Amino acid sequence: MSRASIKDVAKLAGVSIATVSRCVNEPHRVRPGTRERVQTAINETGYSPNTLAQSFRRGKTHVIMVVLPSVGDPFFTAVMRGIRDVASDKGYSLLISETQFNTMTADEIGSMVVSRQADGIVLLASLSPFGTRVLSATSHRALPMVIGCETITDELASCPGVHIDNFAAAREATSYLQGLGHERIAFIFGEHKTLLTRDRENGYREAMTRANQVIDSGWVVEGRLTIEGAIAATGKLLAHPKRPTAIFCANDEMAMGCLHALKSAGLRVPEDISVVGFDDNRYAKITDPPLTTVAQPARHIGERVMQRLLYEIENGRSKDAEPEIVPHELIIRDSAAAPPKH
Amino acid sequence: MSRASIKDVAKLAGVSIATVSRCVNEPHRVRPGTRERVQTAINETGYSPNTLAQSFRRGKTHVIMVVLPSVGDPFFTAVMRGIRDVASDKGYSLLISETQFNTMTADEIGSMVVSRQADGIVLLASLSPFGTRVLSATSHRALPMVIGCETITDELASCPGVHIDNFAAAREATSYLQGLGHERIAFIFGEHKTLLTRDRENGYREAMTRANQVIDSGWVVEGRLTIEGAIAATGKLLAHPKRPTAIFCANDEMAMGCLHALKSAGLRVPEDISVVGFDDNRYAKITDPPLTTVAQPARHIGERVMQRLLYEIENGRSKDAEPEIVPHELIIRDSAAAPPKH
DNA sequence: TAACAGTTTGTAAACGTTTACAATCTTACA
DNA sequence: TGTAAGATTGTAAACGTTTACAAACTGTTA
Repeated sequence: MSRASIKDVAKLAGVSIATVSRCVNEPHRVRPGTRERVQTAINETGYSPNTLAQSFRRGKTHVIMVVLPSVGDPFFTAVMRGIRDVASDKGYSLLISETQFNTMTADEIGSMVVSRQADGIVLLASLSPFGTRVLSATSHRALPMVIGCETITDELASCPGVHIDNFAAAREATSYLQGLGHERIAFIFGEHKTLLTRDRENGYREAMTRANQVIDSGWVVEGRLTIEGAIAATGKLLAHPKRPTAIFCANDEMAMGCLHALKSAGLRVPEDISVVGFDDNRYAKITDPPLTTVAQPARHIGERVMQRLLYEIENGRSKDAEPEIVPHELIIRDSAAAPPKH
Repeated sequence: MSRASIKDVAKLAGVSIATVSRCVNEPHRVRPGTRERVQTAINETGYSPNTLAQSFRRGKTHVIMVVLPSVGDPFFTAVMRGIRDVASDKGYSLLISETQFNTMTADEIGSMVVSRQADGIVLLASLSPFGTRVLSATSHRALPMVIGCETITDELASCPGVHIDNFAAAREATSYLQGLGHERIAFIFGEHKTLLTRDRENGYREAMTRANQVIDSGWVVEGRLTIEGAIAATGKLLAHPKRPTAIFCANDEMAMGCLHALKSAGLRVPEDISVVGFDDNRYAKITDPPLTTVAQPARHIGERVMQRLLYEIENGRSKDAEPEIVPHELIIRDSAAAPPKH
């Protein structure tokens, strides 16, 4: 026996399907008497509207697609919490899709967007891998899209975004290490293709040149944003002839790997070597030692991104897409101290 | 200008819409000549089928709903990777929904299921909070559902599942500690309402009684599966007059909090006190000291769960729903050792 | 060439809603 | 009581597909 449809309710209540529809969607437009009759019919049949039919008819799915590098990264899950909170508050569900390690290709993402699986898309990843294609495929439809955490590539000048000032934040973190007395500061970056990583690296470089420090090319290594990548990177750093006295990691996940590699090598943090992370994810306060790191308001970013997306969805694409810069903060814990005097 | 529909293609190619539909869905049933003509029309118009209309017509969304306690837990994200891999391989997307901390209530989940937002549901959470309602609302439709990690409540006897033998695993971990010489072993559990937690607790209790150890009631405390919960729980344990010499945590997330609390209290692990976790999440090998823990094949569980769900979706609900037990393994690292001799 | 089988195509209904428009019913007021 | 205005309801079309069925072809065989 199949589900009750609007017809069944209409028949049972002795009204037309239009009236049933109105009872559900705009009850004030139907007389209290009939409204009651319909309501009992609804209860009796156990009717609930077929969402598929509704989506189809209204051309709206109430689904938001979230594209992010990795669901595993605690920072991104925090952002997602923010997104989810405002989304589910407004009746939207989240369709998530990982770019990294993902079998889903650019084409698939693009086609999903084009074929209207979702009402909008929030990008927490850099666009480079598939930006152009999606855009070209969908540009004439102007699907609502907002970018979070990452900065905007030029192809996409009109896409609103919300993120911290990665450049300034990285510069400050580096300056902090310099203030502690460090001169040999290394930087473990994520992946060069993302702008975010480049902004942070540029902030680091800026601080170094401002302090008249020359950066040994062996001090800047790739950590692929993963624990394993960071462990390997730290290995390289320790093997370097001019071994750095401090390591600045482009995210906390890598800082955790770095910490581990350092201790495995028999070094004490921060007595022998200092480490600074980025994100202030929820493990940062319980690493050993607790991690000095740049805090991003992850949840807040998620909320704002989603709010802006909903605004776009409801009011059409905004032309004035100035990014929203949210504040960051250097959280000083115990993983960075003055360099050892030799 | 709106998207091209099947009609536009048909007109351009000079065929009926039925032929276009066939070209897309079963090309072998249309003559090569016309097939070509239609194809060029498709290319020219940039046509791609409207997924909403398809879903509506076919009564199938190609969306799977995943219900889990917390997207933030690395163990669950690993399971989700497995789920995602086979899902996206078969053309399914994932709609995720967190139970814990979630604004989405049982009713909402139930109605979402009932209203056919998804073709099936994979449960990684215990059912108790909302099981009955969903079931009563949807039982007559028998929506495909598979449960992972958790065990099955009796209301749901026919729901297939895949999980490890939590009872045996917890018993073994406890025995391992006993073998090391521990007698005062504490247990930090998650939440009593989940069966999973109770299975693990029962395994622990079984091992203790087998070894003729009596469990002090103050040794079994709740950690809510979170870092903070575990820190608080560890505090209680340390304040206990008969302080335990080993702590067995029901998941690694809590073990990490426990480790932190122990070190904050000035204790050395494992010299002063031993810790054993559960899950072998990706941080377990880089905690300090690396965590001895029970490994679950997270990704594999995810894959199997999804495969079984797809089977149910395609072939209808199976009556013989015997759960699939996957192997666990005690991973011995450095967080547990012999108790200190006093 | 006629008849037949098989292949290819078209016609039209159906899926469950929403909604413009028309029709009917109320109510208030002259 | 009659009429107009407003409130309430019904009718029917539309959304973009898929698909059962019928119609029109094609080629083969007698």
